[in-house]
Amino acid sequence: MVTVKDVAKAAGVSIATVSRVVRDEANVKKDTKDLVLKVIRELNYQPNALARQMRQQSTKTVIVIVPDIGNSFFHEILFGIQDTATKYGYQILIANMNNKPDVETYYFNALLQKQVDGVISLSANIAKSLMDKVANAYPIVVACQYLDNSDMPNVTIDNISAAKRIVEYLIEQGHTHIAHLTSHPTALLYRDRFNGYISALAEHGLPIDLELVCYDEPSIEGGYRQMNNLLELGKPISAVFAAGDTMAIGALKALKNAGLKVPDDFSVVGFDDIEFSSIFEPALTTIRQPKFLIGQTAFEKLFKIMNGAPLDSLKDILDYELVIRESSGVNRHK
Amino acid sequence: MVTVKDVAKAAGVSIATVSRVVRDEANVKKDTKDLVLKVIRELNYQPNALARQMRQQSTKTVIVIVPDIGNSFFHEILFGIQDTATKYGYQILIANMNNKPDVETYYFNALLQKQVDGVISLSANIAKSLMDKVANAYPIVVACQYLDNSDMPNVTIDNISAAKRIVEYLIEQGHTHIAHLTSHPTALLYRDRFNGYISALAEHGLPIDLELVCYDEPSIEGGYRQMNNLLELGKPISAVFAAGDTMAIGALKALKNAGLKVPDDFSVVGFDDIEFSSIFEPALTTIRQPKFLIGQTAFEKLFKIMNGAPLDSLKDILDYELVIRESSGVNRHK
DNA sequence: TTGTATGCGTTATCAA
DNA sequence: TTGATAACGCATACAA
Repeated sequence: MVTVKDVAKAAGVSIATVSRVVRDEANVKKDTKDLVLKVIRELNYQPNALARQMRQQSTKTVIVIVPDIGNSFFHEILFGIQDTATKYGYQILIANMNNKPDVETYYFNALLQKQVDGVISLSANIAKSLMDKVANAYPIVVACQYLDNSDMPNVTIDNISAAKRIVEYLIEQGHTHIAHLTSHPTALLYRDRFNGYISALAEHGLPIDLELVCYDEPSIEGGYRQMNNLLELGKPISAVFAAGDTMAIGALKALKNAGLKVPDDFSVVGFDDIEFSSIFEPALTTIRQPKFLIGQTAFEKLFKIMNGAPLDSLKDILDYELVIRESSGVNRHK
Repeated sequence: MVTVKDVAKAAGVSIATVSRVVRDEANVKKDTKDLVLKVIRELNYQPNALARQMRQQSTKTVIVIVPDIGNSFFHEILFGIQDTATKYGYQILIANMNNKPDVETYYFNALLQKQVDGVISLSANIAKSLMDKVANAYPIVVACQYLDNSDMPNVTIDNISAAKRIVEYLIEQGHTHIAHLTSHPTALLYRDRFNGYISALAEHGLPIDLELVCYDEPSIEGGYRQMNNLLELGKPISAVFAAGDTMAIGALKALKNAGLKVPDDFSVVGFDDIEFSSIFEPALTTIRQPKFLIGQTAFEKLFKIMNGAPLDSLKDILDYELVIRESSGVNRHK
């Protein structure tokens, strides 16, 4: 391995001078600089990033904890983060937890061990105690997810309001018996969407039937299973609001399987606007989260924290959008 | 930041002893060990991974260059890599190139700068000169993709044979006029699949019409566009072989749009077996690459190279599988 | 079983 | 404008 020492010797200068040239510092004579650059090229010298990082106590690297990289919802967020990080000369390290909390803990240690300068977590499943320990001492931003009573920097949309909005849209279409497919109520995220659902019904004087609220894994299979359960209830439902697009697609499959036509017989709406949702047939009506922007905002926020700059606000609430496609329509069975 | 020094002072031992305890080395008295561990807990000491890596000249980290993290084809491969890497105590750093070659170059530098111990590239778009430079001096494995005349360690399936197999399946179903949707012929991958297509036709004495071979981006849009072009040709085609599942799904959409029924009027087959292919309706007939196994094998191979162990073979050719679903069937229009 | 001392490759301080 | 040298935090050869 060729080091500053080798370059210095070959160029007949000190290692300090080599270092200055490498870092493109001022105060170095043109001739010297040219000579050193020539030698660097000749020897094919590459600065050892590890040594530099160790000396500077900074890696210019940020770890992004992704709950499940197989979920396309996270891709665009990742793009947004990466886009902004690159702009500031940072690398991102993608840590895929594969939905296992212990893995998350493992990656948090990378931070404690100074391998990264900051963390963006797209998950909030981690033990609260560890989270607090980390948050107090290290730069961290939580995006998409969030915890109860937490004062951690955060970037999300207003899930309550968005859920309420899309359920109100169904109500506007004449639906009065609307079911809700959702997931682990331990996640505040799902409780918020549930609350939005409830308050939309309540404000429009519609009856609330908790038997129409079904819980399962946030997956196609989960949505499929619960939609079938719903159908077996034999109640006069005409629409369903799924708290995630994957569950909504599962519901769509169950309905097709049962011989029901969407949106003629039944309306289905989701949440998130993942890539599949516009490709699947029928294309899904859903709430679009500004994923790229969430990523950008999260990095910008983290960057400020890492550099000790003041934050305009601890929590950023971004705008969502109701995207109406083919899976929903007016209730024709009133 | 608390370091070995702090721990040593607090425990009244030398830093060497602390280091021994941290690394769980033998030759340290039980009492001393317990004491040191107690102090470590009390001070909440975390070894600085950067310093350790620098000292050992090894990061226990492998970079995986992914052409496009938004393409679900790569997820399972990533899982396979991660699974095996974790088993050996390695971290993986996912570098998303976003289909930009310059980004790939950028990440290769991480290797040259000793930030990672090895590279798994799922892409082969990089400049051949850089690739060679890297391959000669550093541990690297290329998976899924490959270059002409290259003697780099490699893990793939036999694309020629797989393409031939799925086209032969179409021929068995009575199809005689089979089109081919493919992408950039600069990629050896696509040329191989094209060759498989040609040789299946040739061996069964079927006419070869190069007008039925269409090139476009390997995306849903690309498949959609080219399927429409094909339809406009007005030729008696009854089946199409797309060199990738995304293009196949685009073709499916174009056919539906044209009022054609799949598989009654038309058969469509793809390649790769991405997640969406089994969810889309009609579910896609395709070639399944053993993605998880490719990932595992690639890491195992890299691990051997990193440790100077001999390789059983330079190139591993894994088995593929023909997966028959709903998008293909017998030719009823003969 | 433990401690001392050196070096990993770089950056940065200070002096020249 | 340049050079000598001291850190950064750890692992390890060698000595005790």
